[in-house]
Amino acid sequence: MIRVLLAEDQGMMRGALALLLGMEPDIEVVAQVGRGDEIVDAALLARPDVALLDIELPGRSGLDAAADLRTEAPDCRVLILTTFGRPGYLRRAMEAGAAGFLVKDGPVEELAEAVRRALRGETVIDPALAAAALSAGPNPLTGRERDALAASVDGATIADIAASLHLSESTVRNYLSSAIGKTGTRNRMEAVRAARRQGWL
Amino acid sequence: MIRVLLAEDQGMMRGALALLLGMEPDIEVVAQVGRGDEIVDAALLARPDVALLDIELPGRSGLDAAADLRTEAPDCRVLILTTFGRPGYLRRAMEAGAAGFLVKDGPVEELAEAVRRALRGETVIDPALAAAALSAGPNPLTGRERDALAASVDGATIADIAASLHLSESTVRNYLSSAIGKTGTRNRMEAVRAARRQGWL
DNA sequence: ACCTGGCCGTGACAAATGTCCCGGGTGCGG
DNA sequence: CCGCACCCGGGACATTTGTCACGGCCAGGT
Repeated sequence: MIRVLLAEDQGMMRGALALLLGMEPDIEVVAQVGRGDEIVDAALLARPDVALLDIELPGRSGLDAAADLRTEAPDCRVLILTTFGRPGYLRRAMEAGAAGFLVKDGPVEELAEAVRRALRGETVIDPALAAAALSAGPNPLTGRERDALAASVDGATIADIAASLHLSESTVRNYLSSAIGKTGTRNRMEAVRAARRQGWL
Repeated sequence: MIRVLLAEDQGMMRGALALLLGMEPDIEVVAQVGRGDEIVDAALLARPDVALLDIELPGRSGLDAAADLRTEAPDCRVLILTTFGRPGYLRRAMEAGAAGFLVKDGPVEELAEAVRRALRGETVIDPALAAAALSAGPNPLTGRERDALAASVDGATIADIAASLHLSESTVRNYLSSAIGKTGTRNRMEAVRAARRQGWL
């Protein structure tokens, strides 16, 4: 029996996937969590063979948790399952040592098969997505540029961002201007969207 | 057998829900679509008893489709199934004649039971959500204010919005300023987020 | 030792944005 | 008929935002 941990925030999705995987004769869902900061604890307790992680979770990113599992539970293979096939997400997933990357589009049949292939040591990635990730190149934003962009979601003003990062307003403006230039956009909002689409957030 | 139509854009979610509902002895999924503009056609063809619709779909909103089903297929009960329990969504769903409103959190067990209750003529709504929708009051934005806000997502400039709405830049600024005032926010971005959270978009 | 690149800041400037006036037109209900 | 709300626009103004040029600090590699 393949022991699977499931991390997904939407209750209905989580329950549905658990039932689906449980119907497979060789698969057993041994843990379910709805928050990113519960993943490592649950994995240490349930000792799964495969961890199926969403990226955008409350509390902690699934990507961060994946990196931790690499050291805390080295014999657990990690599959990333996410809504958005963003190049930067795929790149970060691979760097975090994930064994595969699935998008929530695509048929359900993929899922159980991906779990089996991950356990066999194969790497499972959508080829088109891999090409996009490669052609997009790495994240050109520096750490602070990323911070400033991330802090500017949901309409924060320059003063807000400066306060939350403990920086001068001038500095924040410089970082944002630089980020706008690197993303080839015209203002903060476009830069945020562009960076998100690439998975650079 | 209860005949169900399923409209949901995420392939994995759609497939999982279809399999789940299909396992119920008294439920049969007779149609699945991934786009909003295919709902009415599919319903006329498959004659479902219950239509389970996501709101945010490519091509057409599930709420718009629900309103059409009211006249095109009057004996088909509509259940809205959505990620976000936004008060405005619930309000619009009720106005479109929906028989129920489910959020994708919450356990899977709710789902089949909601389908049965809808068919029995009951209205199925989360009480807490209903209270929030009532206390929030109706949408205070005028049509044009909504248009201007909606056109200002993803970082369009005033000039872009004016062009896309065939208006003067002054007019657009006035609408946006008014929308910012009504939402109690400080700028476009915050106004957009506030309006979205309320389901006013 | 030198150069590079990230980090942090300043000052000045143009452009975009938000606010507050004002005007006119329309349609709807009292 | 009148008031009212929505629609559309203009002008003036303060504020915010984005850009550019310039400094300094520090760590890294050559």
